Amino acid sequence: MTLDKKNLQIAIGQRIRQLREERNIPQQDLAAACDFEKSNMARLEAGKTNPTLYTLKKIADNLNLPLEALVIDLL
Amino acid sequence: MTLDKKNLQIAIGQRIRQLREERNIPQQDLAAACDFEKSNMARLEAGKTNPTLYTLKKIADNLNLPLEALVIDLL
DNA sequence: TAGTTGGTAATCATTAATGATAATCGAAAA
DNA sequence: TTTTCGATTATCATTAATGATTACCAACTA
Repeated sequence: MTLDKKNLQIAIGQRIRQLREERNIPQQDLAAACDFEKSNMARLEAGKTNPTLYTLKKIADNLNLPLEALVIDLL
Repeated sequence: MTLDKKNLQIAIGQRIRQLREERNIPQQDLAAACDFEKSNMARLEAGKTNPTLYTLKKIADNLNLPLEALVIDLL
């Protein structure tokens, strides 16, 4: 269902934001490390997109986390 | 680039195929359960696409696995 | 005041994921 | 032989993720 998809997007966005803020990394710094624009990072954290595996992998790598840490207990 | 997108795609495709075959589920059955075509499941398992989080979530759900099981120790 | 920092939002172009259909193949029956 | 099953590949259309730019905001702060 569309609602499930949206909730999933919101959940992953919040998870990424939480992990980023725990490390005191600005959006723009993480974005730059992942090689995308800060505006796109904001969009992702706001749950407005359904990120691809590769996007998630880049974020995990730059947060020094295994990929599964991004999705454990996510919804 | 630190990681290779194509290798990531191949790895997730192989992982999904492995988990599906362990359960003796045909591609077309899993595809139907996830609500996409068998041809698209073949494409995904062949590592020809970079699946979205939502696509992975549907597959995990229909394999009766937590999402993280799809990505643990993946590359 | 002006300038910086961290973040948000709108928009547009490009790329790629996905939806969908059809053709094909090998193997195993029947 | 023909049929069925599981899978693969190709193709095309549609949708959405991503790339990129711009403008804006609030809170500092020199």
